Amino acid sequence: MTKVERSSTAEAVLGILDLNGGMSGYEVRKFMEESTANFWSESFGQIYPTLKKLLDDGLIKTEETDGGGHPAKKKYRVTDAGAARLQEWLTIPARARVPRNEFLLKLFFGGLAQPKEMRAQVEAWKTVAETDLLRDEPLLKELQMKFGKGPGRPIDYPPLPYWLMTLRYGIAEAKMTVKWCNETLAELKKLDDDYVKRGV
Amino acid sequence: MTKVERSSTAEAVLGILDLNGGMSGYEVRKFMEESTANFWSESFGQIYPTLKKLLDDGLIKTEETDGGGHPAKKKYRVTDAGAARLQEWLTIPARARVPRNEFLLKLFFGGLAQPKEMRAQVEAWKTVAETDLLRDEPLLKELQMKFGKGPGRPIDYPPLPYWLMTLRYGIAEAKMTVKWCNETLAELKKLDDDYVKRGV
DNA sequence: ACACACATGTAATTGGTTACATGATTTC
DNA sequence: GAAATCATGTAACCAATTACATGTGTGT
Repeated sequence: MTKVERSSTAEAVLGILDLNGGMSGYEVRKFMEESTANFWSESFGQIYPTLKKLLDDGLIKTEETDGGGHPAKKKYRVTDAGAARLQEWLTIPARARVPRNEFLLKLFFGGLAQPKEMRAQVEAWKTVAETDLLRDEPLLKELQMKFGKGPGRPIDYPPLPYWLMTLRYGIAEAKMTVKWCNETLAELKKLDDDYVKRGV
Repeated sequence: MTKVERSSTAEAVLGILDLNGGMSGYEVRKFMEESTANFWSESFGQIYPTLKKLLDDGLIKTEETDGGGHPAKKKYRVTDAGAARLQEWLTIPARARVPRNEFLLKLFFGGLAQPKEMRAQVEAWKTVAETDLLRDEPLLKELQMKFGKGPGRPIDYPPLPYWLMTLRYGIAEAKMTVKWCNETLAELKKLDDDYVKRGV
């Protein structure tokens, strides 16, 4: 009867557009990959239809292209109605959906495989977290430098404090994951030893 | 051209059935809610069609119902082919998909709202993590007691070590979240003070 | 008598990725 | 002149939730 279960794709696009003034669909995606990749991403197959819908609903408007350049590059900007919609959405409590984690599912069934298989899975997972850290920790420092309260503070980008919060979340998560992986690998080693002992 | 992107619903059901012998669709779901709820869950709308497909593919077989009792209660058990399929799947490295986190998305756009709105969001998020801890920490202790190496070790449930690993992951994640929420709330408070000061 | 947990299944709808289709500009 | 990146869009397909439909057993 009632709709329920709406996704937040429209708001994600609207928000990026609001933060960064006039952007094309391509640029929205690129910005997401550089900033929200740890917790939100959209494919072009979602972005372009979403832009069309936002336009139809009057939440964004087109801007003139810069004439020369790439084919049919369209730029969008949020309208007052769009900004209002966004602000309203920000006050609604976020829904907590359990994300599916295929790695943890495999580990849960680990007793059905040989311990060394699971060690390989955990090692791979650890590598992913370490790679994230290698990208996010330098990024945090870079952004903090731009923002820094110190004397040479070059630019003032208001959304930055919030960007940093989400970035710190990603870093804390990755660190926690690496730590847990190490503990889990030690335990798997023990199980493996027991397994071999029993096997022989 | 190629299929790609398969989901792991079939393997999740197959794995639960393998761990716990004969189970009905309803029991599979119940077990998931008690054990994998932090990282995997399936709706009945997925489970029943999946069981049918696994049966068609010869990966599970039906067991006799216990006659009396509930209407048409069917029990399933994995076949040798099913166990082989599951073991093969366990050796394939888990795909790392970025889960969407609506809460972090809202926080990322926090500069577009009033600081106190975002504080409410973070408080709510913290409560979710605390609730998880309240459920998972006692569960961990309970399971460890059953498993315990000590003298009175009551039962030997082989998959338990792996269950504990995933449970410890959930606990570590929730603790990390609570800690991050506290730090973030402190920073939002500062931003809020600045906001009020500038506003007046 | 009513509610709640048990129990199975299908249909409608929504959400999302990947593949396809096309073409310009820049860089090596 | 080849490859990578920029750029927009549609179609096919897959995955998943929610709502619907139906009925039994148990506890209060």
